[in-house]
Amino acid sequence: MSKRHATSRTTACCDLAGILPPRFFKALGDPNRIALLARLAACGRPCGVTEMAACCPIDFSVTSRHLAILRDAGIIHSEKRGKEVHYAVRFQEISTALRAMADALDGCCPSRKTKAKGTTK
Amino acid sequence: MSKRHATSRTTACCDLAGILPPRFFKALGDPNRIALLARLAACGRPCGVTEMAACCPIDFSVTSRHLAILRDAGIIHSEKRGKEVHYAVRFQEISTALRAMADALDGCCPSRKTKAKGTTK
DNA sequence: GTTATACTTGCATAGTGACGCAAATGAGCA
DNA sequence: TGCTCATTTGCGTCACTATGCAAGTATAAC
Repeated sequence: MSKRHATSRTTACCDLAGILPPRFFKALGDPNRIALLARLAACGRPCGVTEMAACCPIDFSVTSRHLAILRDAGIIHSEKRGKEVHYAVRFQEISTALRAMADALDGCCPSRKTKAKGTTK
Repeated sequence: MSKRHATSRTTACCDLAGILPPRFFKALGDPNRIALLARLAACGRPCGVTEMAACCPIDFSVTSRHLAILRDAGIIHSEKRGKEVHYAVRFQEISTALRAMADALDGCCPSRKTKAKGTTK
């Protein structure tokens, strides 16, 4: 964050598309995946696919696929332990990403630009 | 901050599904919609559908539909002015929502729970 | 009233995603 | 080696979504 004048702020605004990755949002756009994520978060520890599948009314294989989609989107993280695969929520990464998006939007907001000079935080 | 002990924090975690609305994410899950949102944000002022459509390689009617989807998801806001419909980004609402999601996730994070007692904010 | 402009909606089509079942893969165990 | 458990992958089906075209609606100008 070195050069930060009017022009750079406009540029940052145009770059909004780069900060908002469709794949991330697409991964979170399914109710079952949100349910899985919530369950995984509530669990408080890495969980296997079998354990996760128990909470959803969908086929076991579908649960596995949903978890893979969430993993590919960088939302959860998988680790192989013996014959099990343990999934865990990437709390830090997601919240950082969400805050970065919020900051980017604040940086674009016309009223913010006029009122305050710097971005929030 | 009235009753906020271990149990309530666990409850907040289970409620994650309520804080992460699929429709919001679904709306942001399309590249063209992200492009439209970025364009609208870069514009810095309310824009009509015709003006927005110029930036996307899709049919005019599709642009209109995409904007409607973004509006129904609470991401943008529409206002009729004469025969034009002006769309504008709801900067404040989105960034607030994103930060709320980030906070909720932080509140669920096991390491945070152990280290710090209160939730962020 | 008629015409032009701005936008929305109906409809058909192609592409994508979610789903369940069954088979395949991989790791531990007898 | 053969067996079992945990998970992934292939495949067909159904549903939803994005898209373009054409028709419809609403508002302003003539």
